[in-house]
Amino acid sequence: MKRLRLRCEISAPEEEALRAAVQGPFVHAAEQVIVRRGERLNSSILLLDGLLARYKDLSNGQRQITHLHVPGDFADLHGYTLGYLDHNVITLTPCRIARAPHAKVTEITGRFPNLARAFWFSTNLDASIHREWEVSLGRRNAIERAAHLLCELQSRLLAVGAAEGNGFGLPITQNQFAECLGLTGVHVNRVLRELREAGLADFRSGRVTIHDRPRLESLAEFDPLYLYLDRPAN
Amino acid sequence: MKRLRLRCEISAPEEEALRAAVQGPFVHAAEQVIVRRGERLNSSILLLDGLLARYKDLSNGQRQITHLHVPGDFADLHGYTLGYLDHNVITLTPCRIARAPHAKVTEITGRFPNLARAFWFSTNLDASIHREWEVSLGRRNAIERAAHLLCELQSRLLAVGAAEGNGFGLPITQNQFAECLGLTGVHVNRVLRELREAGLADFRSGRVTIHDRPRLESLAEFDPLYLYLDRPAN
DNA sequence: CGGATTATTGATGGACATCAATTCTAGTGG
DNA sequence: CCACTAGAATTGATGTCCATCAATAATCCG
Repeated sequence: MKRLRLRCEISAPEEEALRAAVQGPFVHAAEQVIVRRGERLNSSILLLDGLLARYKDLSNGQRQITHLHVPGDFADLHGYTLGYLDHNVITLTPCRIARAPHAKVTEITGRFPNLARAFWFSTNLDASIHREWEVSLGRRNAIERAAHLLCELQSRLLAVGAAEGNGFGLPITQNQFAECLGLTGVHVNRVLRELREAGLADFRSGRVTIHDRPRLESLAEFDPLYLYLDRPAN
Repeated sequence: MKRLRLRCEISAPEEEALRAAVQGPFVHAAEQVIVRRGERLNSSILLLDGLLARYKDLSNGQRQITHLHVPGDFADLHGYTLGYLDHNVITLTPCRIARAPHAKVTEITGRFPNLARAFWFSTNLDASIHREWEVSLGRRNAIERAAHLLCELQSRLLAVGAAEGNGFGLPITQNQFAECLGLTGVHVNRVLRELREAGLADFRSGRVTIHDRPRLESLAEFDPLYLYLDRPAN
């Protein structure tokens, strides 16, 4: 909960209302589908700890992860207005979550318009990240995509206090990483080696170490504007 | 304005409030950047006629279009909570737009919570389309991407009454189409020829004709669920 | 009608996929 | 504590899809 506040300048009473509205925490093992495409939703998930992914499957067995969620994210708040999701949500690691029943969301956003704005902002931020991923998937080559995602994750994790020093935990497989990047695991492996050998970054056994952030950003053409870390209008 | 109502089940007084809130219409020529990345926003654009694109440029001159807007879309409503955009918005064709000052948005959403939900829904729908584009860009090959986008555009245009019969106007260049798909204009040209010769669809001189929608959908693995055309919870 | 943009087609090259081993690692049970 | 095993990572060889380069044809527009 602390993390949500950090991102969104919520007042004390607002935070209290939110805290009172959510249920949990609940824990889930890794690799559990916790929201299914098309299924009607009555509550939304606040990720407290761990990593979640939104993804879509194709008939040939390929998968595209469309978003990674870090602690503090409202993972499927968009389901509140959409009614159901167009994608699945899966735990990539063991996760601790809280649930906000939609009835409570209606209630507290009615009581605190500022909270409604913060929630809306949160879904708009997700969309902004989607757009940057579209740019990566459409126009960046493999090494640039990998570099860009590493930059993004470090920035987002630092913003919520879930990264320390020049590294962060990323306990996912290279295949899952590849599913974010629209690449194969094999090629991601080669590209990670390149990044390592160039002294830019090291992603190995569930942990990322950024050795040269400036050059990594430059390689990826990373510009954090799309993360709205300066706390926008509210 | 009629088109917004079609998508969102707004009541008569709500529609009236919205109509009273917006300024315009204004007209813009084609190829005009009408919202600039990073620039602080005081109003949001409702597209009445024409086509708008959200896009990002890369330093090597490449461009990725991240979203196409059709009439009835609120093109940069997300700027209301974000404060500024992470991308530019450009007119692809001559456009007629209305502008909703953010102060008015605040006012009418305060007065009509249902309208606030409808606005929030609208930005969440944009995000859903972003996700489907991520899937295309990450996992579909060139012909599938083209087929998918043609299916999407026909569905969206039909939904707002801007398509007739088995075709619709799409007065953009093959290069702009390619910028949506993460491809080059040259390759899009070849792929469009394939679609034409297979008797699936014809995109030629600013007009799309869908000859075999079922096979086009099947080729693209198009599933309209992500467009939320069934009018979701509100 | 002339100039520019757009579309079209061919030839070549490169980035990433695919296929296929092999090695490494972590978890399990004896 | 150590074989055993399954998944994950790594590396090599080959193939393919799309980019790039280049030229010509078509179309648009003042």
